[in-house]
Amino acid sequence: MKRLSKNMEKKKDINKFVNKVFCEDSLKKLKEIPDNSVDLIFADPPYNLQLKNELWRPNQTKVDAVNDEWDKYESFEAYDKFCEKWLKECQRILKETGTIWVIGTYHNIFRIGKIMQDLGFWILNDITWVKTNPMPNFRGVRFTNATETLIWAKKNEQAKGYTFNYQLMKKFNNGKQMRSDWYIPICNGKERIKDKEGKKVHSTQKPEKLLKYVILSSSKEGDIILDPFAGTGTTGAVAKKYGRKWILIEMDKNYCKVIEDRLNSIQDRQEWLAEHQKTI
Amino acid sequence: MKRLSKNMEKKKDINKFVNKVFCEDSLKKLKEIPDNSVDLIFADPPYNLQLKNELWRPNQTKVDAVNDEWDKYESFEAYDKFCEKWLKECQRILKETGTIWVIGTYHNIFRIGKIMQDLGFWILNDITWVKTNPMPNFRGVRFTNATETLIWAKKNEQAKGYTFNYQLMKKFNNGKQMRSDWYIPICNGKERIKDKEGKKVHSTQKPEKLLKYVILSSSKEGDIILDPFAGTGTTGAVAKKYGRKWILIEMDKNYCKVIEDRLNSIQDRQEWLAEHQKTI
DNA sequence: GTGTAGTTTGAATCCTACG
DNA sequence: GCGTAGGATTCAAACTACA
Repeated sequence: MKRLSKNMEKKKDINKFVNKVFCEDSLKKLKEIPDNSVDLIFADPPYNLQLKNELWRPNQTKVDAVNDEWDKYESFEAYDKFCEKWLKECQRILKETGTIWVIGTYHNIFRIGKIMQDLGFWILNDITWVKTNPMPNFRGVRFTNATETLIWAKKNEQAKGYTFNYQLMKKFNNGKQMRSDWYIPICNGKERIKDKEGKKVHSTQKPEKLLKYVILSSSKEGDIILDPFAGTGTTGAVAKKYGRKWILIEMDKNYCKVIEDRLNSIQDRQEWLAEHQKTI
Repeated sequence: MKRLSKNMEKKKDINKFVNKVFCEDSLKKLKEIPDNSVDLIFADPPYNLQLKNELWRPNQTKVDAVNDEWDKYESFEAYDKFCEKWLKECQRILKETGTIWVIGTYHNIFRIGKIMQDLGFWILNDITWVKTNPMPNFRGVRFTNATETLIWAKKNEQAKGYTFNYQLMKKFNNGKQMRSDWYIPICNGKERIKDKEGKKVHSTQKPEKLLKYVILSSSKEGDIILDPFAGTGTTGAVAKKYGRKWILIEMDKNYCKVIEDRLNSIQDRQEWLAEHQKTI
């Protein structure tokens, strides 16, 4: 029997991961994914300081005083290392024609952008998600924090052939070129996933419209989209709705259960199209 | 004769710098300024754009790109070192009650933000300057680059008593809490300073409205405002108009001449108030 | 002076395929 | 690797010219 070609092996390999949710450590799982195999990555990395004990501290020692300067620097350093690792894996698995999106706030986005540039990612845009309904600053000591930042980048400076659906985005913007400021409400109402007690499941669930813009602007139907910090699975949900394939990684078991239910409730794009055609 | 108190000495010292334009190397001059002596810093450092090719508009005309010597750095590393140095000095000379603003685009702002955090600056907000009339993306390969980012930070996490004129900013925003997204046109028209041939003097002159928001939100009348990369002196001009003191540093002699003329043409706040009262 | 049409320009990491 | 030809590509605001 003939040996499979390298290309076939790789193709087979990535297909093992496609349209699945992996309830595992993000970095560990990313390392299993073959080189140059995914078309789009959307990453909403954690920056909660509570995680620094378990996840980011390299020497496993206890971090005590939050106010301690040394500890703060050390925790920045640990966070940087963590981000460098997962971003490096993302760069490795990204196709030459692929692009990556990373979202964050001023707490972490500057560090992430700097690391991405240092790794050789080539920034295409920084997008400002302008929240139409942000939480006000109750004490009146700062400006209302009304934005989050997304960095859109290609694999490296030389990489050619990335997808940008210019005309489609133009349509979304009343026939005018889409700008880097996006006006989108925070996720609320029916879209916001709640548990039995009516409490929100995830503290920072991203609105589907945000992912719609991300996915429709920078991927084609059939493309493989990876989310290493899937949360409640908005990336997967929007990918499925628009006929993209998905690979979701999420460490938290509760979130993973939510993702499975959410994805199951979404009709496959092909079925939807078929049904839609019938009703015409 | 009695020796002047330390406080008096310092006060005398900083007064040597006040309401002056220094045509010198920024870092060198910053080092001469005493510790804890300025109330507000606005910095518009070189962006390190790294433009490589010419850009042509669809109508076959060439874009007049930023091609100034002062924007060229050999590497990210060289740029980082430069920024670390001037930011460190800024932190030293800032009062405990003072704050700093730094503006940039995705080319440099992530590196700057990361360095600021590492130095111990405490970020209060990231402000998005949304340009109402940005240059479009001519090739249709990216989103219109419609924003710049400002980082607003205090000296360190523990620093207390910074100025934030909440009620005034609220007035500017139709009675609602001012948000972190500011809608301001690019500097153009009469405000844009041109030379005898009608060519723009500075490639990146900032609009006065931007500085108005910065200065009125985070300083009091009589405060000392420093700009280490003064350019055409917008910071000084707005400071003078609103009764603040200024310290401007700008290496380029041509720019310095422009600044002197510009500041001389602006009436002193006290005179303006007196005259205004007379005419009532 | 007024209104309208045409021109200019702005911190930009701005293409792709084929020989 | 490089050079070249082909082909797709722009928004808002200020300014100028002219009726």
